Amino acid sequence: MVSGYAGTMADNTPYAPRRIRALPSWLLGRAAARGHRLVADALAAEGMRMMHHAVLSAVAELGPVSQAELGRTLGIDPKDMVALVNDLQRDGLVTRTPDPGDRRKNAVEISADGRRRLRRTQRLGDRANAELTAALTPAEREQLIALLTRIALPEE
Amino acid sequence: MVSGYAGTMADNTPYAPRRIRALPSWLLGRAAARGHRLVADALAAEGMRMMHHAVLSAVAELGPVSQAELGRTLGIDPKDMVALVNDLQRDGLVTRTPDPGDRRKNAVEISADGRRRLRRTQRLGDRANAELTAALTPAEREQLIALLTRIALPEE
DNA sequence: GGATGTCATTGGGTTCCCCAACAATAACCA
DNA sequence: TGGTTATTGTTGGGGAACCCAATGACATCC
Repeated sequence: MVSGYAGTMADNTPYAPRRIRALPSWLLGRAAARGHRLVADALAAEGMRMMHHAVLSAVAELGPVSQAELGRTLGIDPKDMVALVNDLQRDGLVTRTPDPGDRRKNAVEISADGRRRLRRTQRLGDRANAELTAALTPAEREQLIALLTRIALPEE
Repeated sequence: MVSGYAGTMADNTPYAPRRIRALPSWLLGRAAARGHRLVADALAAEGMRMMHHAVLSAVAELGPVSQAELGRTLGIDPKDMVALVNDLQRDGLVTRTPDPGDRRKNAVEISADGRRRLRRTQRLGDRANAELTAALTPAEREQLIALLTRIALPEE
């Protein structure tokens, strides 16, 4: 260890950029990245991505629903929604039929296979979230959820 | 409103996918996205992105530091770090000189212009974070920071 | 002094995000 | 009624953050 500057003393510096790490936006980004990694890795076992699972879950809850409505409730871009529903339809997890009442819309509905798949991906997602919040007590986890809910809404 | 399915009843449905929205990973993603949007929009006034500000702030705190060390403390990929330091150097905010003690390393150091820029971007970042957590009391904000800190760490 | 590791850099790749356009269709309203 | 306005699904282009692998120059370890 010849050089005199801090960069070579990685191991004993407590934790470097305090200013940045104290910002909620930074911490949120880091925590979200870890959560995404955990969930994505878990869902990869079923060949799905996080957004696939989110859409499938939303379709199950909303019943027959248009893609635009899905995009609105999940905050997904219409462009990406097309690809996601394409994937789910190709795998037989949802059906995409023309809405008889509004010929612009697709009525996206979950299939029997979709329900079976959803049960598994929900288990995987829940387990990943348990790991994500493993350092927290159940009460703290609820606290976190409550706080996040209040700052997550974009507007409205 | 002719169609009978839920997709056309966007306005009165309370809030759709409860199952998804209750997951910490989902809430974290949404909250992080909003935080990123707020900070990014604020920093755009100075022609900088969030990662530029993070690196600049870290360089200011760590003194002359190698890119690898910066990447480690901030969780930034070496590939992206090259581009970020390129940008900061091009704008005269940091200097990149060969480390005399270790010729593999670049000693990245903040410049006078960098310090001036950092003061402004810190103000902008703090203001964006205040807006992000505007719905929270100061105590709740501290609570959130504490909880996030405990789940944000990847491993180690 | 030879194996092993690190540093900066280049390259390739994915996911998610955002904006703009389009034709078809629906809703609005004068 | 008819003409404007809005919405829907789709295609297109592009950016930002992430991840993995490889390279040559250089340090470190044994």
